Amino acid sequence: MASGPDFCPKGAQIMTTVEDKTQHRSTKRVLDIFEALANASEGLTMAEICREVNAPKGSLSPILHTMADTSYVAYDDTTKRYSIGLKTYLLGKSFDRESTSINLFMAAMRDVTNACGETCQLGVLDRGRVLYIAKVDSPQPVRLTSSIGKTLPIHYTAIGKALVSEMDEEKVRAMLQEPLERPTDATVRTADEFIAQLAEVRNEGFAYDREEATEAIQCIGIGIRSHGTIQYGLSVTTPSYRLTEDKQALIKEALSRAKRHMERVLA
Amino acid sequence: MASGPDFCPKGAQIMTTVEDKTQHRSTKRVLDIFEALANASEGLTMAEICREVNAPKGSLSPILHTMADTSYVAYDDTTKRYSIGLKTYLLGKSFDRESTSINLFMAAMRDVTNACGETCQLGVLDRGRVLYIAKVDSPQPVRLTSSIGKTLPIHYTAIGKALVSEMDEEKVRAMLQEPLERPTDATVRTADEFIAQLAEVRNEGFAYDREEATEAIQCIGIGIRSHGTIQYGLSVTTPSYRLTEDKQALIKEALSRAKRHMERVLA
DNA sequence: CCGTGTTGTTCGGATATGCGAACCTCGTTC
DNA sequence: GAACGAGGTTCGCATATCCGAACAACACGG
Repeated sequence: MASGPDFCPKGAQIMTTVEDKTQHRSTKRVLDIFEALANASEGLTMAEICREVNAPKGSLSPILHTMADTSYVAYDDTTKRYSIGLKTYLLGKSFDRESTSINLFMAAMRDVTNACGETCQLGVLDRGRVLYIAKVDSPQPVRLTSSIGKTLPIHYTAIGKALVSEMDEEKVRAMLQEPLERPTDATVRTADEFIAQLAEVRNEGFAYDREEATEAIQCIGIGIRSHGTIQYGLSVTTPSYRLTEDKQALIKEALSRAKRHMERVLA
Repeated sequence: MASGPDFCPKGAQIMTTVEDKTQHRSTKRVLDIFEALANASEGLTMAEICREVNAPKGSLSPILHTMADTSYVAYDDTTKRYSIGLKTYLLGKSFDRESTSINLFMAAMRDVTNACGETCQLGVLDRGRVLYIAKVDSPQPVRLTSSIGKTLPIHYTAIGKALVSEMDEEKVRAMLQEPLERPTDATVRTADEFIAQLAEVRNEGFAYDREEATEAIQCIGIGIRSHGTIQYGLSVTTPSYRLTEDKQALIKEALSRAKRHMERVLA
C-alpha cells in the first residue's frame, strides 16, 4: 500500500484538522453530535450543530431524524432546538450500574472532600488531554464551573501531570500542542520545562498546578495505578489563600488514602 | 404506495421486522450498538453484537473502532468484549445537569418511597411502550430486577395505563400488538377490555396493575401532566400481601402529593 | 405585502459505505 | 502439529449516503 503521496483514504474530506484517520464517517458524526449537544446546555439548532460537526444540513437531517425518532435526542418543536434525549441519559445510567468502580471512586472522593473540605476531581487521559469524569464539590461557596465531560490540556493541570508522569518522554511530547497554551503567567512555557516537572512528580508522588490553570487557584494531584500503569488522576482544587502548610499536608494525606482505596478496588 | 411486492426502500436489508422506515442506517446501527451494550452488563463480543443488531462483522468493525477510539465504547483486550465507555457515561451526566427536572423528579420519588415504604418508578411513553426512566427502591428486601432503560407494553402496567388514559382510542389501539402478550392470568385479554379500563382510570385518577405483569405483585400509577397532556407516569409497586386498604390509601396520597410537586416543576 | 432570516427538505451526480466470503491470527484440542 | 473455532481484517463490487445548492415553509419587521 501507500503507493504514493496522493494516497488518501477518504478523498472527499477537506482535511482542515489532521485528526481524522480511518474513522467511520457516519459514526463519527453521530458521536460528534452527541458531544456537541452534551456541551450545549440549552440545546442547539440544526445550523449550530452543522457548524459544530462541520457538515452540511442536508447530511445531518436524516441522522438527526433517526436520533430523534429513537429518543436519543430530544427535539423541541417550539424552540427548534435539539438536545440530549432520554435514551442517552439511560445509556449513561447503565454504565454506572455495571461499572461499580465508578461508584466506589465516588465514595473515595467524598471522603477526600470531607477530610480536607475542598473540591475533588477525577480524570483520565483521553487523546492527549485530561478528561474530567467525576467531581465532588467542596462545601465552600461554589466557584469553578463544573467541567465534567470537558477536557483540558495535560500541561497545566495537576491531574494531567500525574497521568503522564510515568510515560515515555516521546509520547508525552506528542501530546503537547506547541506553542503551549498559557492561561496564566505561571503556566509552563516549553515542552522541556514540562518534561522536567514530570521527574519531580515521579520523585515526590504528587503533581502540582501552582496557579497554572487559573489565577489564585492551585491543585494537588496523584496518579491511580491499575494493572501497572497510571490510569486515573485524582486531584484536590483549592484557592491559594486557603492552602496553608497544614492544609497541604492534610490534602496529601487524604489523596494517599483515596489512592490506596481505589487501587485496592481496581485489583 | 405499495406499487408492487418488489418495492423496498432499503434494498439490501432482509426486512425481518417491519419497523424500519426511512431511518439512516449507519445512525441506527450506532444507536442499536449502544442499546445492545447497555443491556449487556458484562459486555459483548463482536459476534454477539452482530447478532443483536443483525449486521455482518465486516460492517460493524469500522463502526466499533470509531466508537472505541473516541472512548464511547470500551474494549477489553483480554476478554475481547465491548462495553459502554466513559464518554457515553458522561453524555448521560450532561443530561441531568441540564434537565433539572429529572433531579426534582427523583426527589419527589424519594418522598413517595419514604412515605409508603415501597418502590417507586417513573416512566414515559416510547414508541408505544412504557420506558422506565427512574426508580427509587423500597427499603424492603430487593426483588424485581432493575428495569431502568427497559420497556414494557402499556397494557399490563400501571404506568402504561396512566400514560395512555387520555389519548384517542385509535392511537391507543395502534400501540397494542395483538394478540396481547399475557404474562399472568390476570392480564387483560383484548383491546376492547383494555380501552374499557382506561375509562375507569380517567374516572378515578389512578391506574392499577392487579398482578397483571407479575404474580403476587401489584402497582398503582398516576399520570403526570405537562402542557396539558400526560407526559410521565409514576407508580408504586408492592407485593399483594402487603397491600392492605390502609396501605393503598397511603400510596394514593403519596402519589397525589408527588404529582402536585412534579407538575408544579413542569410549569 | 414584500424583504430577510430562519429551519428544514429535495435532488442528481459524486463517492463513501455495506455486504459477504475468503483470509489472517491466535489459542485449544486431540 | 493439524484441525478447529473465535475474534478480527481485507477486498471488489453493488448500492446507499453525502454534498451542495436550490427550494419550500414559516416567522418577523417594516
